[in-house]
Amino acid sequence: MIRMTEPSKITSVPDHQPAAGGIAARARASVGPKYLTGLNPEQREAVETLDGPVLVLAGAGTGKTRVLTTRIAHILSQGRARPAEILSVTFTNKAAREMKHRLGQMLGHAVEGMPWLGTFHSIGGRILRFHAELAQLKSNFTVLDVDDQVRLLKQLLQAENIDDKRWPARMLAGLIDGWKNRGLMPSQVPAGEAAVFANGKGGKLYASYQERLKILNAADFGDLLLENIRIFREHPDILRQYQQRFKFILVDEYQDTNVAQYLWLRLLSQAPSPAAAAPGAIDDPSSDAAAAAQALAPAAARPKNICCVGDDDQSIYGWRGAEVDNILRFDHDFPGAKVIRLERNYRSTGHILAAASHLIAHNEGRLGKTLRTEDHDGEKVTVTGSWDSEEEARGIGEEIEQIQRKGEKLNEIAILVRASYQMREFEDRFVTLGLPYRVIGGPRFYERAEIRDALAYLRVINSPADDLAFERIVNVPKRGLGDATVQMLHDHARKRRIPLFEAARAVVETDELKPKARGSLREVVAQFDRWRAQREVTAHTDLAQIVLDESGYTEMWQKDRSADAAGRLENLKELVRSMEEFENLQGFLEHISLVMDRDGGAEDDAVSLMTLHSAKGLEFDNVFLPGWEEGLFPSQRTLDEQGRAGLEEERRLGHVGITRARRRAMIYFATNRRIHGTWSTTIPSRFLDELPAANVEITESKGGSAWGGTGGYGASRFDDMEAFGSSYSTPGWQRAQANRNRGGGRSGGGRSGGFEEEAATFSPSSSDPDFGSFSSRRRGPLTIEGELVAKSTGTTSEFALDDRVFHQKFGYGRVTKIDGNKLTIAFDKAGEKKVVDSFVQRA
DNA sequence: AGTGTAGGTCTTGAT
DNA sequence: GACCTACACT
Repeated sequence: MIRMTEPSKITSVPDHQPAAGGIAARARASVGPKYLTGLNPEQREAVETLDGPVLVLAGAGTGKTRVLTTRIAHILSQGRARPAEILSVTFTNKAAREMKHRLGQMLGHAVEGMPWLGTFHSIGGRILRFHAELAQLKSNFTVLDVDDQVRLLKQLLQAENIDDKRWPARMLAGLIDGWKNRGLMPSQVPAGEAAVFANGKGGKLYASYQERLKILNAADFGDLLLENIRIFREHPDILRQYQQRFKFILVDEYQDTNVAQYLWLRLLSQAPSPAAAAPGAIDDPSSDAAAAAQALAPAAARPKNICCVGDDDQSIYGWRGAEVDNILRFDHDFPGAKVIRLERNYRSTGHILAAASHLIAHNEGRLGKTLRTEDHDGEKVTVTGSWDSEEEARGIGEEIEQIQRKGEKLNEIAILVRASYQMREFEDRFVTLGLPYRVIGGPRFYERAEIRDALAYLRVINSPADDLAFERIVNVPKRGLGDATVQMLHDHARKRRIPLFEAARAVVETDELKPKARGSLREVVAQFDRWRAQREVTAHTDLAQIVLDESGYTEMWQKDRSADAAGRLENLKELVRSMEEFENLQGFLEHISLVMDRDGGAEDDAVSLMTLHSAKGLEFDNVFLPGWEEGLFPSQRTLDEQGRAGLEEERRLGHVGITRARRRAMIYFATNRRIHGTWSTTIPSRFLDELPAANVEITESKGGSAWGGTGGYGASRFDDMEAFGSSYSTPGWQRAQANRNRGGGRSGGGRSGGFEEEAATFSPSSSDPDFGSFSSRRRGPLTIEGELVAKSTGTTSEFALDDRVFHQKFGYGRVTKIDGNKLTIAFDKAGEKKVVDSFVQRA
């Protein structure tokens, strides 16, 4: 037990958070332990409420991580638990690392003793290794990534004679992943769902996939939790052991948990009861989260000290299984839960916060928080229209240069896009400008071919049954062991029910192979035998180097004259170097399969370019938000697939984007954008209309002179700006705002929010045909539950072949092809173009 | 076995 | 328009 008799061991971390909370709080703080200094009253409550379930609703920039880490420090210093008795889970390795780091600053070395601080998967994996045999695995099982998964499924599909074209392995992988996310074993998948794949074979394929995994001594990501849940259910004694061990549970980003993670937490968070009421109460999770919750709900066990931190307004991962419901339902699941709201924002200025809050207020399914700041209003959020995406990139580039001239750091500038294909235009622009930039979240280190190859070698050494790894490298570098040979090994292996590697060992003793192939295969087998023997006596880093050299793998890239070969060799070196941190090969492989680190480490001053998703948790002084157009943001596909829920998630994404900014948030939209190669005209995002006029400034792009050079488009752009600007001053818009503020946006009589009214006021006043279509596209059968959900595809075109048409930009032309609402038109002057039908009119 | 080309796709992406 | 995959060709 660590009773902190020496307060000096826990030092408060200097924080840029301004001292808040008034005199009373400060007076109290000065009495309490040092690490509590500087916490505001809500934060302090979240830290000090140790007993019973606690939900901390932590809005953006309210000091969430600080609360979590301080809470751990508090538990330790109060002597309530030892480091090894605290279970602390995060989603990403990055978040786990951050917590370890912050804790290290507070506690010194005590962090070393926190073996249960990590991601859901790393902790699940750790537990599974202890009980591997209960899942028909060995403790050295391999963790498969998505690629391995897909290849394995492909094999199963082939074996079942299922057309891989009609029923792609990727799709099945997605289904299985979805089931696992929802905590469903093969037998529990609802029949209707299992049937959607390959005419009813989906469920059976899932079952045989699971069987194959056991044979390969492998688990996929989903299994790391699912097998935990299974073991906990089937072995109450083991569950009890963990329940007793974990005196405190802390969960980060609770709004991102999926059903499986939820079940896992529920099991672990129940007070250990010798009567074992638990397993009975926690049987079948149904397919549906709410029902699953009910199965577990309040009933028997008294939940213990679990503290979940999250923000329903930042739930942006619904598409990969996250259940916002988990957080919305918390006090139902954990009766007597204390809910603490952190609403003091220490990051952004008043205008930025107001804009973000007003936007997110349009969502209905939320717990409701109001972010406040004591900061000054600062600059208004700007909204800037551009003619096309190129001009948008140019404008942002110039703005960045201006910021730079003011002496600000590029590190404090970020561009947050909705979709990664938007990035290229910015990269192009920055290269021409010579502006240093970095892309966050590009291709992952571990996904690179050379890294996967190298790991495959190590995996085969570590686990000879790892057929997927063996198959990957058996002919890399080229050894003359092609498909035919591999197919033969497969047959052999299947017949005798042995791994491919053993099949290879047997086959080289026969004369079934041509002498050449037989020779190389024998060499491969001999090499692996040798490496495995060396493993006992050689440091794992040296072994890795030896393997890469002796296998000819390094040489393969040295001989390669392509541009990226040097980089790949560099990556391999980096891989070997990174192994040093681990005790042995097993530990390294475990880590690498769960981790996706890739930080090049270059900490130069550069602009950051990333997606909105990967920006969560980050903050910058200046944030650019380009591409706020219908179809792109909110994304048409999300709307089509998820309807209202999708729209709300997109809106949360916008909220996340704006709240990344400390001092300046700059939103952009373009009138024309290239989508899948063809230019299309777009309309401004509805989210722009949802921003509060008082905190937003409509601007012409800075450095107006730059437009001059482009020539030709000046007039129409000006029209656009006028039209757009007017949307903030029309009576319709203002009335719409008033409506929203009063009644949450849904006024009776089938009118949908303020949109239609706005559009109606809008279009007659505009002579621009684009805006005429703007209103017409926003009318009609576009509403779900009385609210607008955009729709742009699927409508049959009202045009016919050979129709004579007029387009604002391209002039007169003739329709040559019709594809839904997309027309191919041979223009008299501009040549053949594809355009959306709503942007042309009959001539 | 390795290369060339046609066809399909084209959010977001942790573990 | 670009990239990846799968098949066909040599």
